[in-house]
Amino acid sequence: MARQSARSTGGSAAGVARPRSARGEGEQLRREILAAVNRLLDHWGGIEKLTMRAVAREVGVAAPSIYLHFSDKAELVWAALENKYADLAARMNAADTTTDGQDARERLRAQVHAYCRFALDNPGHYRLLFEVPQPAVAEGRINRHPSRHVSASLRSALARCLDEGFTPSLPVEQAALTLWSGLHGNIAMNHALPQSAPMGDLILQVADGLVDSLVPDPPTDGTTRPAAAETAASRRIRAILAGLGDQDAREDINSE
Amino acid sequence: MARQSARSTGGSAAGVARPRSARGEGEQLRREILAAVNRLLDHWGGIEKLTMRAVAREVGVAAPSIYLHFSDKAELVWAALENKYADLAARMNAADTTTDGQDARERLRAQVHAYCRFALDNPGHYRLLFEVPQPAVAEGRINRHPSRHVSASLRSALARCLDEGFTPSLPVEQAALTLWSGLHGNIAMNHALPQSAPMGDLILQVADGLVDSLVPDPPTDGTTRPAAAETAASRRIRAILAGLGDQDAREDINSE
DNA sequence: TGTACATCAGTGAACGCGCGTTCACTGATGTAC
DNA sequence: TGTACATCAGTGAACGCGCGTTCACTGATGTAC
Repeated sequence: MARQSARSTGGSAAGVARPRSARGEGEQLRREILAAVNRLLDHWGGIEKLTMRAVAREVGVAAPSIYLHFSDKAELVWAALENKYADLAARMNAADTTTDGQDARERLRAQVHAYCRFALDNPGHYRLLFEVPQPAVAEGRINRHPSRHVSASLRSALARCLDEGFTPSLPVEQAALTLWSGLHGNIAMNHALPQSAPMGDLILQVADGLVDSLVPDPPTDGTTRPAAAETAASRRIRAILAGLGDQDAREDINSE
Repeated sequence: MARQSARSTGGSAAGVARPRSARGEGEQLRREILAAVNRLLDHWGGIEKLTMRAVAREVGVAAPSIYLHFSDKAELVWAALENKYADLAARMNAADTTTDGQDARERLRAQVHAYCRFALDNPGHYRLLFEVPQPAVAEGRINRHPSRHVSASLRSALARCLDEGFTPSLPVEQAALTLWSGLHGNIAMNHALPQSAPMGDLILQVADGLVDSLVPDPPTDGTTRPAAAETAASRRIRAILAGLGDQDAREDINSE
């Protein structure tokens, strides 16, 4: 008994056996691997279990097979996240288009809801995107991080409120950052704090309240409140928001 | 060459040698271990490096020596956090007492600043407290989690605003949760998002803006706005805030 | 005063585990002659 | 039509690492007789 080979790296040990793809169908495995990653991230605690071996097990394949399609773990995770990035951007965009013609604050609210729903629907991905420092993000892929979409989107929706006669209680950029981080905090706390009952759709109601605070009803007497004055803080925030995603973000902001 | 003993668990391998405590001074090591944990958590990324071996290295002692004073890792981490819990509560309490006699909104602001400063001063501890699920928290120590202090403190400061004629834009409980999660989101994003320049004290300014939005200036014409109406959401939030920390939290809330 | 013994504060080596990744391989399927 | 060969899709076993934790030990210091 020289060396025990108890647990093998091998394929269908705990998972279900998977038939080998036909010739020329090699890409099929790639899709299955990505699907497996998404499945593992469907639960909030999935991040801690997101290992190459677990992914392989979920697919029903040996761990080294993953390396036929992804050069390392970072590339795999990044590939899986990119789809979700697109999903988030698409949801916020759809919220904007389908509310065309409505009140600017309602349109802002629709974007906010889209953001929150995305977080609720994809807890694992959300955590990975916004709560765990991703090495891949630091390695020059910053300008594809979804944060730039979010900040640009909220910012322009708030600017529209200003255009339509609402008077946000803060300068637009500051309101955008405050709103975004408020949503994020709401979602993150719901994840992290010990509590018996999950908040569920209460998240949406809290988000609504935040929108109402940042974009209050106009006075009923027909007068208009002055717009919130620009401050040193709001200028710094504008720079930060523009800086998220470098030139890309700047373009996003300018093109809307 | 049967088995290489390259890296040992042993004491002063990479760290500085530490003289053995004198007889009867065994508790000295316990204090040094806790100090080492605090030192490791002084940096934001410290959580990932918080291992029993790293702590031992930091102290200058062999890893098994930790078990002379702590039964396992969870107990060690919990012991280190408890001091910080007390620190946070003390800071918020001090902010409240030293602003006695001031405007209710200023007193709220002081609490908010205390919270933010704590997070900025103790990034590793803050992350561990509020961003990483702690097994120890789940194991019946919930009622010592600092969240109950925070929610109770913000809630009563907001209630005082209402008493003094300010009209928060949301029901008090909802405003407290919105404020707290807003602060948390602000801090968490500052940690997680890729950005060249750290926000630093901008966090305090954003927090101020949030306070101003939730507790706006009274109308200048002397009239008073009606208080925000209670809603289903605010009732649910009150239940959640009271539930954080079980009976303890309820007492905290009642006693103020 | 000397010595056997108990206690204290710690250590070195190892256990078993899971991780990302590498490497030489296998066995089915197609293709060229 | 048969067969040597190339390609493809994947695998089993192992590497080296770091982790939390256990266990038998060591060596200095005090204490009882």
